[in-house]
Amino acid sequence: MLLSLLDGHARTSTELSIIAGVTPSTGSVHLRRLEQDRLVKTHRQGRHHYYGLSGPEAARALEALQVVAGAPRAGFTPSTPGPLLLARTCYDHMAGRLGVLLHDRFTQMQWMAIDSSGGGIYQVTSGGWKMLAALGIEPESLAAARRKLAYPCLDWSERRPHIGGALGAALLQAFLQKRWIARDPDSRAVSITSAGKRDLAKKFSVVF
Amino acid sequence: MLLSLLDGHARTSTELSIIAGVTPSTGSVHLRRLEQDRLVKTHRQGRHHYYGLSGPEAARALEALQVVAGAPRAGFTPSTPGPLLLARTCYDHMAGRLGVLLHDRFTQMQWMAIDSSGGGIYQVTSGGWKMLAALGIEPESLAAARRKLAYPCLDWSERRPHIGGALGAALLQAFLQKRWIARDPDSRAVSITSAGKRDLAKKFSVVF
DNA sequence: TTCATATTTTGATGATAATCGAAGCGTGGC
DNA sequence: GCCACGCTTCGATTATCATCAAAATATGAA
Repeated sequence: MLLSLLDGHARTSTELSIIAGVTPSTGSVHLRRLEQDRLVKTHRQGRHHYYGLSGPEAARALEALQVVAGAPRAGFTPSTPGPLLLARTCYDHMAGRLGVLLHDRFTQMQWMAIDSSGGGIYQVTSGGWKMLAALGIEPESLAAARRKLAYPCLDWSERRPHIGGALGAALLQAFLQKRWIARDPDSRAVSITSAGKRDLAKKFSVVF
Repeated sequence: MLLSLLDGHARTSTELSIIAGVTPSTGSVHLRRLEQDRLVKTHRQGRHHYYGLSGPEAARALEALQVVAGAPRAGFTPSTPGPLLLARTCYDHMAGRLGVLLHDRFTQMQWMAIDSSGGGIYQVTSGGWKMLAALGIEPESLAAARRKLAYPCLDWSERRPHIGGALGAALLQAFLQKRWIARDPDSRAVSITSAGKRDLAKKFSVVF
């Protein structure tokens, strides 16, 4: 249930029960417990009860657990890259190979830099804002969000950080809106469109 | 058991059983399971079996879980700072208020900077090496270790990163050797000596 | 109002896991 | 060679947990 919620979509109690392979009554018990322990938040809309991760801390703990859970035996190289490894969502931003490459490009081009006051957060540079404006992302919209602007979020498959926070979320939305990427309706996987391949290579030197 | 191992010290099976409040036979079963799932590593020395965390991934997952587990209810400010909050060890490096302030100072003074190739690791600058040399830490000794040089490690009490990796471990050793800090034998807590208070203020502008 | 749908609660059952004492197995000391 | 010690394995007991069907609750639709 929790892993399925990592994509940022809230789901109803019955949906999550089906995903977990249990009856709704069983699922309901589990979700109540998860809510008590502040791992999920519920949002009631009519007769539907939507469950979503409580916040980035929960998402981070899950990803950290996946790192230890999925660690291959020593000296064993990983399997063939599936669509999930190429690009997927993590909570509300991009992860996988695409997410990590974007993170690298952003730091390499000095579009963002680690905040000198500590806290492990990134600040966007003036050059970065210029580039973001070209994508239709304005400083105001990011500053309005009551959350960290950007921070490195550890990627469980790449084992390297991708961009989390308000910036990461805005980039995901922008990419979706430009139809560079498309969500898989049934999973966290994200596919890169042909337009996406073309423009990502041009703007970010990211080739797929 | 796992939390007690976060200080980086390996412990014997019976020690861990006592900590957990169970008989050695019960503890042994748990430790075997933890070993199977690659959360702990064992090191056999004669008739003593020492158990320690398997690596930084396990430590990171534990700290991430503590963040969600210990998250106070919304709008509630934390309790009085105990010795653990002031300074403690995390795996094999310093954490708590001291660890976080050091991290801030290192980035602020540009003694280390985020590696532009990505990976969320820090590189030590030439100015940083000069400062480290004054502490008796040489580049060779850090490069020899087969581990990441330095990376931001999330602190569960401060919720901000401190310095992990080979650099973090070397700093802890150097501070201990200079008797700036002293280990509490029974916990992860670390106390700051009067000499430490004086020299830390002088060298790092860190006042306690 | 009445019915259908989504969800939770309750209560009973069965599966699973934790626990401990006793016994077995290495290792070090004498 | 013998014993003491630390640790693990085994077997049996007990507690706990997950699970589901049925009933209850709540919402929306007809």
